[in-house]
Amino acid sequence: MALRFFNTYSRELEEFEPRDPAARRIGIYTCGPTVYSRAHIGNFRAYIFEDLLQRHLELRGYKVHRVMNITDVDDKTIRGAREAKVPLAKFTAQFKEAFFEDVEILRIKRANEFPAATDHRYIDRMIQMIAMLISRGLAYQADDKSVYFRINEFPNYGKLAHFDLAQLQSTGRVKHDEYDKEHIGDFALWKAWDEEDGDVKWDSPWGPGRPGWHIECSAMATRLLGNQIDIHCGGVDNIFPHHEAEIAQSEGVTGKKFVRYWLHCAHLLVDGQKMAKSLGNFYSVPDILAKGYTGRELRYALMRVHYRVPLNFTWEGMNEARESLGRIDEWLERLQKMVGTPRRGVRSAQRADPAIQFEEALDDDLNISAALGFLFESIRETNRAMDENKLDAASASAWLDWWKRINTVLDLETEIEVVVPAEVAELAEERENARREKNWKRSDQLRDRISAFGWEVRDTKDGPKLTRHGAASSG
RNA sequence: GGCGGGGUAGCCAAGUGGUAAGGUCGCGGUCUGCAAAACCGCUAUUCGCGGGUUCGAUUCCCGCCCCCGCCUCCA
Repeated sequence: MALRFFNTYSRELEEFEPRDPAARRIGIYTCGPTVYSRAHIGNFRAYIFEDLLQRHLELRGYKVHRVMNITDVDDKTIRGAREAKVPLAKFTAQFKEAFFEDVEILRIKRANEFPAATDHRYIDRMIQMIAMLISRGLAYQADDKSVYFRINEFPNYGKLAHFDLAQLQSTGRVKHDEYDKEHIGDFALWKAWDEEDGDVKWDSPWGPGRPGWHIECSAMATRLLGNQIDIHCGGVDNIFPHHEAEIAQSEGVTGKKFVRYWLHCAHLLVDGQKMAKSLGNFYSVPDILAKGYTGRELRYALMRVHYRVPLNFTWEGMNEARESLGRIDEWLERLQKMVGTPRRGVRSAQRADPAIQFEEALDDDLNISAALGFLFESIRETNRAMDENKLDAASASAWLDWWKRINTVLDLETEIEVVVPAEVAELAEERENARREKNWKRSDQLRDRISAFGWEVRDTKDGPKLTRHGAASSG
């Protein structure tokens, strides 16, 4: 099956054809965080979706160059810095750092570049683009000294969101105090400095000020990825006005179609509601870790639902994620053991037939739910074969190779070597002795003591096996 | 009001014009000293509601209801 994605622009599933099919190199631009506070798990749902996208494209042989911007200057960052009484750069640095910590915890592949809005290279580029837009009549400086994009001069404005410009005038939420603008929908390219901005300002042909939010992405995207990019992603809430504005600015400057495929991810809900601090359902990655869950468990929980479907985050869902991952872990361990110590008496070697359906499901607009369905079906089938002693080492090895391949996309394997504390190991040994003497009472007491250390002992054919209990498990 | 996304078992969630993947939870069984893990079985005559098309619709069409999002700087 050909690779296809749902393009927000056409609202249709489209076969993916990169700009340069021969080179198999593709450029992806993803809207990153605004570093005014710690990012929440809803933000990370989007980043995990983008991670899945990148990894699957790479599995399919594409060489992906991905850019994710960091917005480190806007109203909120300026306000935050002012309230904290620290320079803007210092204020945002802590959240940049936190962002990268969380990215690591969630095993999100780092973008090739993380341009920051305050980097002078991009400020220069933004100024250059704004000047060009003015010279083409697509932008103007208003009486308030700010520069605005003239949406009436860009006929395609509204095409991505499927908005009718006339409609914009009738919404109640538009601020009517912005009388300086020609059209209520005109958006700021350059915001003139005012007192509240303090020392946050850059010189420009239109006086001191700072860039508008939208122009930053156009500048970075076109500078780092060229005039046309293959895929541009973000959350659905970015469709309007942000991405609409990006199209207007970029195409207004380059005259070329800016983005071939627009992919947008649905929101994360918490307990069926939008995340909000006032509702007490607002979580960051450390909040989840504090509840005893691991990064990979959260990764799984955020990844397992198709990106265009709203995902409802619940603690029950986190437990499901943990159990499902445990199932994968057990399966892998069993296969590894089979490869390591081939048993005699294995009869007909069941031909390992690692399912291509997994990858084909992902080809279909990243249908991760279907892909995981195939994974778990495969797990049950191979487990059954192993139970019946019908899987040989070669087949087990083939399944492991398959896992290794799909895990380049999932990245869900436990990574931390489990180290059993000496005291737990001792107790386990004592318990084995008791069991050999058929002293079941003592054996069960020892199991309880082991349990008190947070470990669980299981008696297998190959002897006792120690695993960490639920929340405390590593990796 | 406009534009989107969604409504499938207790919960999460695929999917198809021909009679419902998978995960999780629960129950029963095999295995086990007992457990655990694994496996087997059971758990939606039914896919928000009402019409229509069809031999047949959860899937297509029409109408309606509910939830969520966007409508100027929230992923």
